[in-house]
Amino acid sequence: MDKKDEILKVALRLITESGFHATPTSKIAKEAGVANGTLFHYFKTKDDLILALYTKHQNELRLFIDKHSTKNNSIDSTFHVFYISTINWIHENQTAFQFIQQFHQSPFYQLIPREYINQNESFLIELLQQGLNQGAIKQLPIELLHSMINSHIIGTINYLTTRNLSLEDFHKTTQKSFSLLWDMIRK
Amino acid sequence: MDKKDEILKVALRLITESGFHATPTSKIAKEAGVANGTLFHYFKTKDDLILALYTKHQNELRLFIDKHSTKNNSIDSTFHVFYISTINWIHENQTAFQFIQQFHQSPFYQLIPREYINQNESFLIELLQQGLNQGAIKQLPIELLHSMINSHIIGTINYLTTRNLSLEDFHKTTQKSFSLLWDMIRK
DNA sequence: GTCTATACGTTGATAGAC
DNA sequence: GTCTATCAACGTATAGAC
Repeated sequence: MDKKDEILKVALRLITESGFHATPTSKIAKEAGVANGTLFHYFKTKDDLILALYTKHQNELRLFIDKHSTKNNSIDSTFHVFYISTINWIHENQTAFQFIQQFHQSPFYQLIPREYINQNESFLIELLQQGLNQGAIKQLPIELLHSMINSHIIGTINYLTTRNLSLEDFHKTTQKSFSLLWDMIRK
Repeated sequence: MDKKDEILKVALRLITESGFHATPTSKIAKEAGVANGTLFHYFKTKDDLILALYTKHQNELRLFIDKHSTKNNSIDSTFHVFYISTINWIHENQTAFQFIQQFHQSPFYQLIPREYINQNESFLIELLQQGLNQGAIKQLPIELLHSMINSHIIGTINYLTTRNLSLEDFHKTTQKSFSLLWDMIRK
């Protein structure tokens, strides 16, 4: 792995553990096995590093969802696949997801252009639009539904990650959780 | 208002805006209209200030819920009152709630004793236990239900606060959101 | 590209007068 | 209790050699 990736990898872990400002660049450089100056060769400022970290993992999540979700099936099946694959990615990338959440609650988030956010949300938004058109889900503002689904996923993840479930129980819980979601939004 | 409260009030605002570490004690003191040394007279360290801020508002929320929720009515009615009053408190105390969320995601949270957390969650946990006993809600692990309800509330708040709704629409949305929650957990 | 050395501002916290 | 003055430590970022 080259030095740039190593810096990003270490930064993700340390920042998620301690927060943006409590994580000095010196510590990141040290644990990544590079000199302090090297970090600033790859990232002009510390803020640049944080923004790069965000877009990197956000892109990975979006690509994963796009790759695993097809829109050819029925609405409820598409929803199901979307839900499961999102949970799976988050579970495999817990630190990255924690970082994304931290980032969303920080002032940095205001620096992200609206178009970029829209792009990341587009899959779910279009799916909801389709569901509304077909009368499969409750007639409510699409942003409300979107917000409820996002927080539902976060709640499920919070539950899953604070326990140490067997793989079987993990899948069972994920399925039950999806049922809850579907009971909530279906007409 | 005495100086201690003024410090807490300003700290809440500044820390919520910029985060724990990005908010210097000097700035808090300045905006609170006190000298730097005065802040450290009331709070031994900066961490002490942050912990005091957390327990203060967390206590206020708990007292508010205890005060407005009665357990004498039917389960669904008690749930409804709990939900509405929680949303109302959060809406009236958005900054405090944002701070609490920030705090929960920070390493500080590990410093909070488990008993204190249990105490704050006790109302909802007991309510869920009662609902399970009566067969009113789905037979699922109580922690899963608890987690789903918490995140549901956060999702609703996120939606409500990013829009500028009239008081009427605000209440309508809150009611609809509760219906969604109830559809999700009821048997 | 990578390193060492260092400049420079900022911050949390203390001491001591009033 | 409140203030002023001050310090030691730390953190970001740069300069320049290799």
